[in-house]
Amino acid sequence: MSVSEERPYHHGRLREALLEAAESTLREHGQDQLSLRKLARDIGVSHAAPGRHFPDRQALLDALAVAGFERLDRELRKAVAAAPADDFPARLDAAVAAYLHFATQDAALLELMFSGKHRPGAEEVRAASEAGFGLMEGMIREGQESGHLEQGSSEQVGMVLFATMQGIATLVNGDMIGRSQMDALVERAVAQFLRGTRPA
Amino acid sequence: MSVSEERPYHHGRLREALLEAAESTLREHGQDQLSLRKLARDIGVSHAAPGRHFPDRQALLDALAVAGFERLDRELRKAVAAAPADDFPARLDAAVAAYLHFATQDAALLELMFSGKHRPGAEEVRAASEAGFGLMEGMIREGQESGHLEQGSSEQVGMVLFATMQGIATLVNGDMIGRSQMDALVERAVAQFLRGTRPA
DNA sequence: ACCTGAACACCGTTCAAGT
DNA sequence: ACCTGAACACCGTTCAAGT
Repeated sequence: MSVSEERPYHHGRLREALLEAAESTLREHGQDQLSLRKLARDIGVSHAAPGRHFPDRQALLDALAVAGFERLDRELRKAVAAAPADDFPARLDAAVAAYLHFATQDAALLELMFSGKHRPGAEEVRAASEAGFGLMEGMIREGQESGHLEQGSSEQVGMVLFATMQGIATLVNGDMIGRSQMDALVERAVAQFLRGTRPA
Repeated sequence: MSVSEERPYHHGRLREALLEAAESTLREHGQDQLSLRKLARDIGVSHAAPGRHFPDRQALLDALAVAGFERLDRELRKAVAAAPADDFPARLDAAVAAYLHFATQDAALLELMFSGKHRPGAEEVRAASEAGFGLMEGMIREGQESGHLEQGSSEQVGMVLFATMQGIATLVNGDMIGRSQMDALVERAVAQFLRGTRPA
């Protein structure tokens, strides 16, 4: 799948190329090091070319955040689907492990997704985030029906669970706890949500 | 306390002035809008003057993070000290409320404190953060002794509690939940930590 | 429809020189 | 000891003009 001999005037898939390059720059060097001019240079277009596809730098960052939420959603669904359908604790563990894997794999992306400093009309980002919350809420309802979780608003319980995992990821990403401590915290936190199905 | 007529060659307290100006710029306009050159302009020194006090931009951001941890520590201690000494749930509520007040008051500062993208030798930031964790752990031990909290590693329980609050703050700062929802989540989360002392 | 090249108004950082 | 002014190598963004 090699590119044509002399790069043509039109790139053809510049938008996708920008997103791919930006994603790996973000992961490897962080948001501060991500420059539209450098991306353009690496891809081989003029520095003004990105402007055709993203009105400004934040628009590209927003697009990365949206892509992040979509990938997170895919990974969560995949993990839960792979767990036994009749073992709620195992399903919860799978979801939690998948979330923490995602969240601690790419600290800069996680920050982009949740920091909330998006473009004024960033309804797309908010919308993309809701898919994941929906999945979480569905799982909570499942656990409530099987008697593994306390009753009450499944949305609230899901949010508290999510917040706990997000907070643990923040501690890891901020180098305040190590990965081994993370596992212990996650286990303790999940046990707190499950009622009487495990030793404290 | 007016400044002398014609600004003198030496500012006198430039380091402090930079930190003060940076703190309010951060709060009002965010990290991206914080520029050393603009701070220097506002204060009335040359654009190279900040370099004397902070080797680079990140050094100033690190100093802001350290100041943030110190203020957080003060506010937590003050809130806990004001709560009745013999009412653990009330003391826990006070600490939690104080933390969330701090964390949702200045989203940009919170991100600076916990994002962990500090200068390579940023031992100062890590050290400053430990004071708050120490206070949290002490409170947990208190609650375990009075029978309000589950037994086990007080450090771990404290970390999980802290992570939960941090996560809720992230949801608020990222505009994913509103302030009224926040209160409900906090109440539910705290109730989960307290054993049998409140209705679920 | 998509991209270029020049231009504008910014940055952070360095360093000789000034007080 | 502390600050200035010029210089360097970058940015993001805009816009006429090119293909």
